[in-house]
Amino acid sequence: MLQCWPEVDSIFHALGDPSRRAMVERLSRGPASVSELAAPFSMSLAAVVQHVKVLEESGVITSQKVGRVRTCQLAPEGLKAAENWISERRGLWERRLDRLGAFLEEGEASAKGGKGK
Amino acid sequence: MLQCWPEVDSIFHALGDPSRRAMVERLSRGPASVSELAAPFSMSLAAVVQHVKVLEESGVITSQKVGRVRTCQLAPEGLKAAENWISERRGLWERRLDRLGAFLEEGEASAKGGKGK
DNA sequence: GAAAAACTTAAGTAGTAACTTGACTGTCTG
DNA sequence: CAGACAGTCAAGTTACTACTTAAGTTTTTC
Repeated sequence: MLQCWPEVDSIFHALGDPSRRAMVERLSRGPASVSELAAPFSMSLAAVVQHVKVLEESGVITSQKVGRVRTCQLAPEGLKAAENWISERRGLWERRLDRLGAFLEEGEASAKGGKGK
Repeated sequence: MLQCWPEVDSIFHALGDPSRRAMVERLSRGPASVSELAAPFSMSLAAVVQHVKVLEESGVITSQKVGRVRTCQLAPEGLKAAENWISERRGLWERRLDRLGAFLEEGEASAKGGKGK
């Protein structure tokens, strides 16, 4: 269950850019057209389209075009994959810390018991 | 509780690089020196040091130097911040989807009741 | 105390990624 | 159907980032 998500690479790359994260933020409040996504930015529409493409290819969003407007929305599974990657690494490490803590307490206890040194 | 984590930017930037994510992966299994982190890579030690610096400045890892060796370890709070950012956006969007689903079902029910059109 | 280990720092290079401009394609509106 | 709208495509430019090499520093080992 750990291991092998080929997508994770592209997802983290996608989320690595502040503009794209701002777009994700916007989309978390509801679907939006490309122009709507572009509105808060001072960059060209073409640049936004490129960001949208990166987000879509990584699986963080989906989009469909009806008429002349392309509507984007968040793809929860994409975000979930990144979230899982993080939480698994963090989990491994925190469990390790817990075991270490337990071990130290045990050691302390037996040191007391043995009246150490 | 939403809003304002100035660090989130640098954390996602740090996690955006595959080499750095591999280092996080390694560190999730336990602390390691810079040389140990470098071992799996074909890049120079200096390059690894730079990655370590990025990870540390973003708050994803901490490190301390004793003697001539610097030991690195994961900083769970850093990872947690990124994890929270993702899960909050995802949460917002999924709750939205749920409400929409409920609304559609309601609509369907009343359509049945009203013998629609 | 000389040599090696484990970084550290600085400067430079190469490749990539973000952004721009300009021309173009569909689609809607009056 | 003329014009505006919403987006797309293709180059080209700029800016950034990862990486290198080379010359330190500090600690450890023999």
